Amino acid sequence: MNLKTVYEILLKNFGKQNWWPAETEFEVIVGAILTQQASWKNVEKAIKNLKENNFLEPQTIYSIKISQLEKLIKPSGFYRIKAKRLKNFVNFLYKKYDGDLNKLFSLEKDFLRKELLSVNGIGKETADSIILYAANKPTFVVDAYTKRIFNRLGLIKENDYEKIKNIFEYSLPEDVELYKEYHALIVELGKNICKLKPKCKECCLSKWCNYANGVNNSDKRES
DNA sequence: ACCCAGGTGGCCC
DNA sequence: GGGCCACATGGG
Repeated sequence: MNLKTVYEILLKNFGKQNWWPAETEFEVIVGAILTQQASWKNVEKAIKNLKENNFLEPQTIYSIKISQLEKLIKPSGFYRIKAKRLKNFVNFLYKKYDGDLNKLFSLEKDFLRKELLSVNGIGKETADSIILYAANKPTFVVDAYTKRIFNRLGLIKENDYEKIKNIFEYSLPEDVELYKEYHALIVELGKNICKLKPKCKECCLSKWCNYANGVNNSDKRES
């Protein structure tokens, strides 16, 4: 059992996810910030508010009053700090890259990551999500699900973000589409199959472990 | 009335 | 380096 095998099992059972659900690169970035510790359903409402008012571009977020931005993104939760974070990003984009995402994304991957991490409100997962899903460069996104699921599967013992990211990148071919799909599948597993609450440890996880080991994969009739 | 969600930064030691 | 805390809405 290795990380590539787990990917194939997930893909077979959940199907292709085709992430990130967004129409533009900038929408990916906004979504990545808004989804911090929030359910995607709530983020969708916030994005819809921005879209309906034609605020879903760097220029308009740059110009909008913070109080109005807060109002529009309210459903996503932590709306005051997230409004600041969106502002922080576009301020950074205008100050250093003429407000041009193409200029930012033309940076070499590691330097791009460093630049994104310098923005207050963009941490490792958000930065990697932007690099992978908006800039289309191969970087593996690690989230809370990744840590919990793969620790419990016994496939990793680390808890440090960078270490886990390195394990995935080392174990898999460097492939943007693979990285995109794998992270999406992990989230799908985390959201819909195993709630991963402590009391859920037995039922959900042992079931999936068996599943992952091929012990019991005859009960899927889909696809 | 709890618990949680596709995290992050600030502060403390 | 790690442990704790605030940040806030909507759904189960």
